[in-house]
Amino acid sequence: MLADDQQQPSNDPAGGAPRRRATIHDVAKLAGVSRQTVSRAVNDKGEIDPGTKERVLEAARLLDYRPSRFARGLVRKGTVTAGLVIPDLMNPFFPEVAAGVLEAAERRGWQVVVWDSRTDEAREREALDVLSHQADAVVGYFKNPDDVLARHLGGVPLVLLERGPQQTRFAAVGIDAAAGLAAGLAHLVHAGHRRIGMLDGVHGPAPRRQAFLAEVRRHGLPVDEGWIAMCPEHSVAGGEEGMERLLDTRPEITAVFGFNDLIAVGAMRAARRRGRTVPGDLAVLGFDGLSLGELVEPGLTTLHIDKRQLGRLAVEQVARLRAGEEPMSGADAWVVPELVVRSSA
Amino acid sequence: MLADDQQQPSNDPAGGAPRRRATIHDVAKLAGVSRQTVSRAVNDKGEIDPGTKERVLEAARLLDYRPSRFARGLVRKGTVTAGLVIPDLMNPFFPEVAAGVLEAAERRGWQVVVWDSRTDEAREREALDVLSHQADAVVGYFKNPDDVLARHLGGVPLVLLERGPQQTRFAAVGIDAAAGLAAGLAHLVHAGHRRIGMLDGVHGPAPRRQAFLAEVRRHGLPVDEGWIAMCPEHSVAGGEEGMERLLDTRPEITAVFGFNDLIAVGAMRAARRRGRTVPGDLAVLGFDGLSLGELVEPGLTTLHIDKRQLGRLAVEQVARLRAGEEPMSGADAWVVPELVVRSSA
DNA sequence: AACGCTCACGTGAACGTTCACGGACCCCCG
DNA sequence: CGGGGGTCCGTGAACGTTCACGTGAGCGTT
Repeated sequence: MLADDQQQPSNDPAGGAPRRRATIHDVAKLAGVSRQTVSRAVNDKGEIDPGTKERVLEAARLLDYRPSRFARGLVRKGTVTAGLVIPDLMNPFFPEVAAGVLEAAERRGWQVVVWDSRTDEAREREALDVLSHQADAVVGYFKNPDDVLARHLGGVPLVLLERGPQQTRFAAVGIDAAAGLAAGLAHLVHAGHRRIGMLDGVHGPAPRRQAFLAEVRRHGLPVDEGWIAMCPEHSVAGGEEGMERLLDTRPEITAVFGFNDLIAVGAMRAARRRGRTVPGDLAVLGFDGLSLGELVEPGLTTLHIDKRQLGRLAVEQVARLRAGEEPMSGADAWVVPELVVRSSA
Repeated sequence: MLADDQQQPSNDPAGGAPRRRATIHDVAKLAGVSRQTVSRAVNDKGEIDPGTKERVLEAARLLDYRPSRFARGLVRKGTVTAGLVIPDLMNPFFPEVAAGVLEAAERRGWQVVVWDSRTDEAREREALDVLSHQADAVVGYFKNPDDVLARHLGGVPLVLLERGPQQTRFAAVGIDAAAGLAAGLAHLVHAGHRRIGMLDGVHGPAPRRQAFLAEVRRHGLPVDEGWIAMCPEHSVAGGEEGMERLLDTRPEITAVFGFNDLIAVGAMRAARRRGRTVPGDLAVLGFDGLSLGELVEPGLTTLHIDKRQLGRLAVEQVARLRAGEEPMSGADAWVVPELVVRSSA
């Protein structure tokens, strides 16, 4: 029984054939039964004599037989595979989103194949080229514009993460940056800050920057391009580097909003290295709510978002698309950040 | 061209049939050509008139046709899918291993379906039940014993992460805990510590505990079960909680080794909360080398391991298994930790 | 005019399963 | 002895592609 033939790489006892995978036919022949009986044995359905079943199973083991998932999938419908494209696994934000996707997918009996695009547009396209053939739907983060995505998608449904619905013709789930920054800026302003900079992470009029600018103006604070430094890196190092520049161009700032928590942490470190205390000389506000934020000194005040929920929502969007329903839009597809006040601001 | 029919959920213009997916036949019929011509068009091979190609593509678009990956996989060999089972996506350690797996898999043209077992043995088995049908090989972390794994594996090759080769009959890649702890303990002893505790993460004689005990004894230091506290949680909170207990039972310790960096960080926090300074009153040594360790205050001295490399190695093991070669063993399949000295010890 | 070549396209077969049948056999009961 | 019912097993067909051919039209060459 339960032979310890595991991991023995070689079947092929005669040392002959060039190693073709055994099929159900081979097993049937060896066991002296029909395909159907083999099928009954390996899928243990009823209608089979325990004796023959054992014989068949033994034969299968001997030949190292494993049913072809393709042949099986062809006749049995219902195996759903979703593709997930993640830009940066080193940023703790994304694994948590992925966890939400995985959780929701598993609950539906779907499987998820994951691609790491490393925020590279070419790699995004490669991922899509593969997934468009192998997946029934794709969800992920993409920098490529809609039409490029569509071209590499070949008709598979796509759910965009992080983009507001109005900015894309695809289904999407996103973050209500406006609501988040309203709360965040209110907090800073209430604490007396009037010269607030930003460490942005993406070029152009992206939601977080837009929301930041809107809130800054709403409070009547001074602002122009000089108050915003770019951090292409989206990491602690990137944040440090951006903060250095920001302190050079606008040394008068008393508070800074980071595109994400990693950048915000970097900002704190750079500021302290330049002799500024946090939050005394400089208040720092993050965005994401990584658990890292409460480990760091001082604790990072941040706009916490429910990343797992984001992932779950994305899967639900996929489900709607597949069912032919209208995808959620507006508030239903948005997760709103919650201000978590710690020591940094 | 490039119609903006994307994301339009409905084909089925007559409002009739109960939504069967269009096949290559349907497209052929609509375009008035044969299957083969459709195939030529969608895979853009040669031997087709540009005019008919356009007609076929248009028909395909109309019917929302996408080739069945099963039918295709059945006839075209060569699509390899690996399963990856991860215990805890919230621990930054594992995403980094996953990144290595993804990287190596992509380089080989494989795809990876990921499962989150949440360190639950039942969920591990569920993952295997699915992956044994859908994947050509599995790599991952498992708590289940070998025979259980084999039973749920149904013959698919398995590569174990984190287990030393001698402890399993499967192929494996792992960490040379002995070498790591030799360096780590030497560092602590050199700094004058003689009463060293451990915050362990797994029950029983696991490699890290064994290596710890061996080194402690080699240096002639006192030790017994009381010097080791369990942290079932493998998180910062788990480390805090374990440290509390350890300080209760062995208040005389001057240094502590944490099963991983998360636990070690928890230990630092708990110790400081109890009024001990780090590293003054208590030195803390971690294991993993998370980037989080340099963000925390004081910086965590730790045994850094190349997690990406670990993932890459695992994929290479899979490749060997599939090729019928002997898997690597011993040093080739081990990654050895490197002591990174920061402030905590 | 016969030949050959290229181009565009179609035809059976194969890939490896499962599903819906149908048939053989045995046992028991009237 | 005839049937009724159960258990076990086998036989086409179907799933949706691609591959290896085959075919006919068109065109140029000798």
